Amino acid sequence: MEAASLPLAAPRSLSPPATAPSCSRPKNLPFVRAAPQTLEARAAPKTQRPSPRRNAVADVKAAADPVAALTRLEDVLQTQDCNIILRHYGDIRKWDALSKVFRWMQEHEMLNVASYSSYFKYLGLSRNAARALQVYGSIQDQSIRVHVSVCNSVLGCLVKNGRYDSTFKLYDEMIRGGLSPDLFTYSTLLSGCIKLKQGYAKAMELINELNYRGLQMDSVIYGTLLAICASHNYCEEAEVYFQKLKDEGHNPNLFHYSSLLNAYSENSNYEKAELLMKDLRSSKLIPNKVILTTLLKVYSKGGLFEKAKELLTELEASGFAQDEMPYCILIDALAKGGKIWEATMLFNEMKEKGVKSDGYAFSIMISALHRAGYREEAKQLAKEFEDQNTTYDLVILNTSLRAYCNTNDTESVMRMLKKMDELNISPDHITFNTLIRYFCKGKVYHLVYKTIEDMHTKGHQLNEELCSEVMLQLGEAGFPSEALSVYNMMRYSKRTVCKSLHEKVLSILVPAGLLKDAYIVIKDNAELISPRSLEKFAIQFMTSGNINLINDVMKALNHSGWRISQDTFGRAIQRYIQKPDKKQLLLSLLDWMTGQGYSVDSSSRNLLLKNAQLFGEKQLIAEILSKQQAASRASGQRTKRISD
DNA sequence: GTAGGGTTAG
Repeated sequence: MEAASLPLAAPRSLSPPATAPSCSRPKNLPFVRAAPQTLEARAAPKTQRPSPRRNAVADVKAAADPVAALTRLEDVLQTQDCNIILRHYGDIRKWDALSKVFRWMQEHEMLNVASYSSYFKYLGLSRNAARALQVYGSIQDQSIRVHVSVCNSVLGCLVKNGRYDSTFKLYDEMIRGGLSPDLFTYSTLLSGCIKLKQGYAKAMELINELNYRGLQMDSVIYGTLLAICASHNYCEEAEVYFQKLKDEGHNPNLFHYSSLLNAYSENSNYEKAELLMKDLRSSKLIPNKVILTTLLKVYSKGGLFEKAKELLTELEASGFAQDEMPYCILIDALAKGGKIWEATMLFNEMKEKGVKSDGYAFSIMISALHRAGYREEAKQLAKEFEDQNTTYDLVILNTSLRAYCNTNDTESVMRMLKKMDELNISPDHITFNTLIRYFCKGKVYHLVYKTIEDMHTKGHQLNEELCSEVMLQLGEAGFPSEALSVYNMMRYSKRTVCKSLHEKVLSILVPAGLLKDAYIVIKDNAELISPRSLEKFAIQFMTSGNINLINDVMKALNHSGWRISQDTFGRAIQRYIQKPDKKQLLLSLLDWMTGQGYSVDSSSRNLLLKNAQLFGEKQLIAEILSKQQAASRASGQRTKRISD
C-alpha cells in the first residue's frame, strides 16, 4: 500500500515546474487555463495544487460538450478522474451528460467498481431503473457483477423506484452468483419492505439471514425495521425493537421516535404516544415538525379532536403549520368521524390563513363531501381548485374526475382527461374504474368496453365486482361478444375470479347462441357450474350447436360430475337422425353412453329403431341398444340400493 | 470521493 501512494506523490511535487512553462507560452493547451490557479495555489497553500489531471477534470466539468472534452483529454484522464466527472454530473442532476459520460467511459474501457456504483446511484435518483438493469446485465466480469458495492447500488436503484419484485429476484441471483452481502445490502433490501404487502415477513427473513451471516444490527437497520413495523401495523414488535435498540447501547434519534409514534397512531394508542413523548423530551431531543405532526395524527385518528385542535394551535405557534399537512390530518379525521361540518370549517380556516394547498386538502375535502353525499359541493370545490391551480397530480385528478362524473358534468370530465394527457400523468386503476362506472351509467357501451380493454392492456387488475356488472349489462344491451371479452380479460388477468362469474357469462352466451364459446367456458370450469345452467346449455347446444361437437360436449358435461339428462340425450339423437351422414358420431355416442352407464329413454330408443334403416345399421344399433339397456338395468339396481 | 435507512396528508 505504501508503494501505491508514491506514484501519486511524485507528479504532485513535480507539477509546478511542469505547468510553469505553459505560463510563458499560452497556447491552446488544456493546461493553460490552470496557470492563474497555480499562482493562487502558491499564495494560499491550503488549496489543492493543480495537476494536469485535475485541470482536465475541471475542463470537462466546465465544457459545454463533455464528450468532446473527454475525447480531447483522453490521454491525461484516468478512470478515477472520469468517476469524479461522472459524480459531478450526477450531483448537479444533469442526467443526459451523466449518461453520455458513462457511455464514453464504457467505450474507452475506463470503468471500475466505483463507476458502476455511482452510476447506478444516480440512475436511481433519475428514476431510470430500466437503464440500471440494462447496464448491470451487460457487465461481463463476474467479480464486478457480485461486488458488494455494485450490487448495493443497483439494488438501491430498484428499491428507490418501487421495483420490489425485481429487487428481490435480482438479489437472489446475486447471492447465487457469489455476493457476500453486508449491512448496506440489508438496509437497502429492508427499505424495500416498507411498502411491500408481506413486508414484515420478508423483513424477518432478511433479519434471520443477516444474523446467520454474523452481522450485527446497527441503528440504521433498527430505524428501517421500525418503519416497517409502523407501515404494517406491528405495534408491539415496534416497541420491542425500540427497546432492543436502546439495550444495545444506541441512542434513538427523532426518526426512531417518529416511526414508533406512527405505529401508535395506527392503533390510536394515545396513552403510549404520550409516554413516548415524555421519553423523547427526557432524552434531550427536541420534537420537530414531523414528530408533532405525527402526534397530531395519533390524536386525530383516535378521535381526540380537542387535543388535536390544541396541538394544531401549538404547531401554528411554532411555525410548523405553514404547509397543509397538519390541517389535512385533522380535516380527514373529522370528516371520517362524521364531523363534515367541522371539517369544512377547518378547511376554510386554513384557506383564510393563506396556507397553500398543493391539492391534498382539496382532495380530502372533495372526497369527504362526495362520501357524505354533497355531490354538488364536491364539484364546486373541484372547480375552485381548477381555478386556483395549474399543478395536478394523479390523486387530485382522480378525485376531481369522480366529482365531475357523479354530477354528470361531461365537459369537465373531458377537461380532466385532457389535462391528464397533457401533463403526461398515467391513469391508474382508480381512474379507469371511475370512467367505467361513468360510461356505464350513461350506457355508452363502446366506451365502457374500450376503457376496460385499455385498463387490461395497461396491466391493471380489473375490478371484479364492477366488471361482472358491466359484463351483464353488455349482455343485456345486446353485446354478448364484448361481454365474453370482458369475461376473458378478467379470467386471464391472473387472479382467481369468483366462481359465479362463469355462470353469469353462460347466462349471456347461451341465449345469444354463442354456443361454442359457452362450451369452452364449461370445459374449463365444469365443476363450478350449477346443474341448472349445465342443463340449459346442454339442451340449447344439442338443439342448435355444431353437430360435430356434440360428443365432445357430452364428455365435458359428464366430466363436470353432472348426470346428463335424458332430455339432452333425446335431443342429440334427434339431431343425429336428421343427419344420417353423422352415423359414426351417433354410434360412438351410444357406445360411450354404455361405458358411462347411461342409456337412452324409451322414446329415443323407438325413434332410433324406427330410423335405423336410414343409417343402414339396423342390426348394429339394435345390438348397442340392448347392450346399453342391460348395463343400465344392472347399474340402476345398484343405484337404487344406494339411495334406499 | 463506490454503495445504506427511517417520520407526516389525499
